[in-house]
Amino acid sequence: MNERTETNEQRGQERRTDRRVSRTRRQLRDALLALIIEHGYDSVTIEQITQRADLGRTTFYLHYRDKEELLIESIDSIAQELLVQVVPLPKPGQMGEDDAPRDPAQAATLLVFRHAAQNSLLYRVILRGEGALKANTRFHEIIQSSVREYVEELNRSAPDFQPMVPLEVFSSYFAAALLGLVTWWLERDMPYSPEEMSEYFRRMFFRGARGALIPNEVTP
Amino acid sequence: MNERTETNEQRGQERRTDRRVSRTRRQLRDALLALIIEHGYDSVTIEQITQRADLGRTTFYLHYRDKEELLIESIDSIAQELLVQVVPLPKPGQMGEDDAPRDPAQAATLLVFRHAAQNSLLYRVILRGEGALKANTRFHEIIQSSVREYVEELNRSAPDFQPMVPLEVFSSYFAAALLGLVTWWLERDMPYSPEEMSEYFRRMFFRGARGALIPNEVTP
DNA sequence: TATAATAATAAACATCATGTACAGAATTAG
DNA sequence: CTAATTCTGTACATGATGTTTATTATTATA
Repeated sequence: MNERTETNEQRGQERRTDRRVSRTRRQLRDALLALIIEHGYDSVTIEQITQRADLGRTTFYLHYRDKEELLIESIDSIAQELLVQVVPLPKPGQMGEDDAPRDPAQAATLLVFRHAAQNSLLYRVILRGEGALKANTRFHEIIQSSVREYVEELNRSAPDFQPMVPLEVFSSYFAAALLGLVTWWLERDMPYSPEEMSEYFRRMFFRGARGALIPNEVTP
Repeated sequence: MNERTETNEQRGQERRTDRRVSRTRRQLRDALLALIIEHGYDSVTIEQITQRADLGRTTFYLHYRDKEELLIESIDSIAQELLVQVVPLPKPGQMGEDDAPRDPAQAATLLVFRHAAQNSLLYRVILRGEGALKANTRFHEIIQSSVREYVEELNRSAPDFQPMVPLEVFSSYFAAALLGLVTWWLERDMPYSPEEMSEYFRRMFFRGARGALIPNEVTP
């Protein structure tokens, strides 16, 4: 039959081969992120974006329906940047049994704090700024699903073990706690190093409030 | 110059005695909250607000500079409603030593889940919706400062005790974890009761990840 | 209750960002 | 090379914002 539908039928996917398109979209993303840092998300106007990107205003609407659609794509590009660092981490090991610093979960939180520090200006505006809706949700989802996979991996190695908290609740709690702590930390101009923050997080999350507040608890 | 558009609130101290003023402001608040539930925050227009409140559009600007100023006041009125329930709770007792269900901290989180359930429609839109910026920040502040006072009270009864995590970090962590869990819970249409959620939160927060996932941990 | 002060109102107005339409210029892919 | 596409500028309609002004309505209080 038609084995040569390649040229026209795959346009939906291959449309972005056109250099102009990918270049334009990248310019728009960069312009938006830069403007968000400078003026915050809400006050940024489409004209400013296209002006910064050195493009005509009409061109914007050839690619995105509105400012928010561009924001989502931009956030995803940042989140993806973080995710590719986290994913290659080693598999579970044995979380819960011990909280050794080599725990991959611990390493992952450190990566999060570091990535936030590297992009602190953007993170700040994005996490508590006007675009917070999309950014928080997106990051939350990413972190949550990572934790979910992580714990499910744990479950496979101990099949008949029954968590005392629903997995969804657990992973959502983790994501919210971590993201919230990152946000607070950035707003205070990062008063501690990523390593310290990661360590504090470990104490609170893995050992709980008792472990975090009381120094001399008897470790079982 | 334009720092204070001088709405007529900062003049005398008791200038709000005029019935017309308090009535108008209350009408505007109610209208906004209702419209937020119906259409979300962003799309609500000043004209809709005043129309719903049965007021002239110009009247709005006699009281608030813009939609956001009204939003903040409205959120505060909700947060205040929650706070007055939390404050009269008994003093510390001994948190950390035991996690008995009568712990006032535990009781407070239960109140939060209950209040969220009672105002679930509003909470949903406000916490993850477009107005999330202000709402989250405000609630976060309130919860955080409550925890802070609580722990400082603890400190007074054991003066030479040195927490292993800075108090600010600890209280911020608590606020973020609780708020995040509430948000997740509302978005999922409250799949568990407030009592269950409060209990899950207790396990994760007080006992930590090990206590939350592993059932048979040896309790010291 | 009378009256001065204050608040609410409608109408008109200027401003600004948005989103769309269109026709021509520029660039790209094949 | 050339046909397809992408980009561009201009123009226009729309809708919300925030202000101004003159007038009416309500309130506090003496």
